[in-house]
Amino acid sequence: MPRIDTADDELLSIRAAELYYDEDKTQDEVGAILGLTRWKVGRLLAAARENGYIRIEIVHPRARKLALERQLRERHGLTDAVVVPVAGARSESELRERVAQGAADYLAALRPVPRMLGISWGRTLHDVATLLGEQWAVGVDVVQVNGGVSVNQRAGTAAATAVEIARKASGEATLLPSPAILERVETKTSIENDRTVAAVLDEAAAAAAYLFSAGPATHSSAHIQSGYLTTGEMDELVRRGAVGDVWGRYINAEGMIVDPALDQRTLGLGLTSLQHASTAILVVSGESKHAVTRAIVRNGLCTALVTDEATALDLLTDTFGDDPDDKDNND
Amino acid sequence: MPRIDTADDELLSIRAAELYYDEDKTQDEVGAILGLTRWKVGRLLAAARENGYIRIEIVHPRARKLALERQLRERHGLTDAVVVPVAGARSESELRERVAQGAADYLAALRPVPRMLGISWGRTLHDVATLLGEQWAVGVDVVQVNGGVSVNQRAGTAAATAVEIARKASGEATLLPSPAILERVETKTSIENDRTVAAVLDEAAAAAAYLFSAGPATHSSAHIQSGYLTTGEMDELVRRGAVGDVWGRYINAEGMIVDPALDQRTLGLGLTSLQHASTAILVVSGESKHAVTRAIVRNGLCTALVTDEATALDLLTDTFGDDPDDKDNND
DNA sequence: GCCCTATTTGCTCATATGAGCACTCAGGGG
DNA sequence: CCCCTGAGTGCTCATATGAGCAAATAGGGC
Repeated sequence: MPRIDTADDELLSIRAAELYYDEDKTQDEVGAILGLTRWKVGRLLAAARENGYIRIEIVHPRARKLALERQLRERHGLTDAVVVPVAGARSESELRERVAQGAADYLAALRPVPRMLGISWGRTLHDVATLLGEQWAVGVDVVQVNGGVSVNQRAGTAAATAVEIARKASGEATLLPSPAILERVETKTSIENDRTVAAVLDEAAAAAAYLFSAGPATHSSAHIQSGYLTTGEMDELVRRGAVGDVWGRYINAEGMIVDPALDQRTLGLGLTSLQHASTAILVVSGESKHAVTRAIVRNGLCTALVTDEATALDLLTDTFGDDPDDKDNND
Repeated sequence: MPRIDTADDELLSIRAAELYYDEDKTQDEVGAILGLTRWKVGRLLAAARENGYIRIEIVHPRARKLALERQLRERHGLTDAVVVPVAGARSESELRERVAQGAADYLAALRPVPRMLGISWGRTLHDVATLLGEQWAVGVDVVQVNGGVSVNQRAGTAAATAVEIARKASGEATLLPSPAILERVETKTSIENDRTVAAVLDEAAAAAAYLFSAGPATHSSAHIQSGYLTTGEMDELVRRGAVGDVWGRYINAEGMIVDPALDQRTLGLGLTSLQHASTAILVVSGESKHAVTRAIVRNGLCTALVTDEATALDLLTDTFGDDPDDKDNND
């Protein structure tokens, strides 16, 4: 192969990088090949890295994007963030599993270990329950914070999620025996005031930590599939600015309840519990949930976030949501 | 951020890699964070690399794929190969320019410098001419090896290519004043025997090196655009096994002339000149030319290849084209 | 033409890293 | 029950690398 002897340092730095990184040569050897001293080679390589020509990627489903995590913590005031890569994920569900795995790892490593964990339900949380290791903790009790699915074939999933998380931590699961959304406010109020239900809600309100996901305001919402909402009602919610739901409560981009009447018929803890929680872990993945994630994170409805790279980037790229005089975002 | 303390070494190696490669920590620091000795960290990183979890990529339009180049040389007996990355190329023409740049760099670095360079014509070679630096060599004469385009608005491109390459090397350009394909054999023979034309062909046959591209056997061929062939004739060539043309001569996958009668009407050097050349540099890019490239490379019609990553991979992935008892192809 | 300055180059030295080796320890067979 | 084996661990030492500094060099103003 003919030697390349260009005066151009940039090109030379690429040639050096090829030999150093791709061919595993030492800087000395690279120097011998290109006719340079080994110090010059070192400087060329430094320049190549400086210019961003060298990309090092960790390809593993359980890899994390620490730089994005740091930016999320700094720019959105989060206590913790876990960001998993999208590269190589072939489907939405594969991505969801990666995120769920990240959440399971995070939960198992969470200190102090919460005595009581409040959880919602959904496919994401169900995955988290499945992926949690046996004995991920010892003596963690679990309580549901909102009404469960009970109308269609997915009935039981909500309960199973809570039970499995508790079982794997040798703790007790407390279920909330109620629909998610009632047809009439009166029904909701009377259930809420029922002694057993009220006791569960009291327990939930006292939880040391919350683990929850969010739903999109689209026709694929679990609330529509479960029959709690019609597609028409969903369209109306969207028209009024809804971006998604948290604990069954539909919010707009400002994190405010979109439809107070509907919210009155929704059973479970209110969002103020989330706002005041010392540990509120949001687990969310997929493009359809970018908007609702933004609403949650930007309005302080979570203290920790477990998500995918694309969602993290979405949170970081929009400018108008941050303080204009915020810190610079280059790491 | 909570510490992760898994027994699983694989996961641990990913955590270590994140801190070492993404966060620029030393192995010592990584060890302190993960609660490991620095030797353990070194071993975990080695394992991560071993397992292919660390991908290092050089992102630059002029970067080269040395590993692929080596495999091409070894498996196809080439003297030289230049492979440029496709990553980041947004169009066929951008890719063609990258390859042309690679060819220009290669040509400028070629030793010994050929006294006489035989060239064909086409968009790719025109790009090479444009991208060659002024004074890329001194005293290199250029000669056309096959009849030029002269029918449509691209008239003059072929001549311009030769002239520019020669000018930038302070050499003379010798043009072949003739159409590429004649209607009747008799016309072709008489032109060929014309004193001036014969002299050019003699010069071309004596060239120290050839620089050429190839065309696909499709309706987008330059021969159709220039009016030398009709789409019907092309379809017939394809039916008879044509994969593309070299110097205006259509060949099949075995590198044989598809239509001897047509070939008789094609003016310029024959492919035997290419076969016996000590330096024959093929410059080719794009998916439409994979088949013809394969035919050329597998049948010894070039000694050096300048191409893109995708074409190189195409040449390397088909199994039945190589000696079954060839060397192993892991690098 | 000369000198002054800014940049580049070659070096010394401290540090980071990988190879190789001795040691430990768990588990299984005699 | 004890020894034996083999994986895994911690270490020593040689090598590779980056920081910092002095010498050289280029370029520009006077």
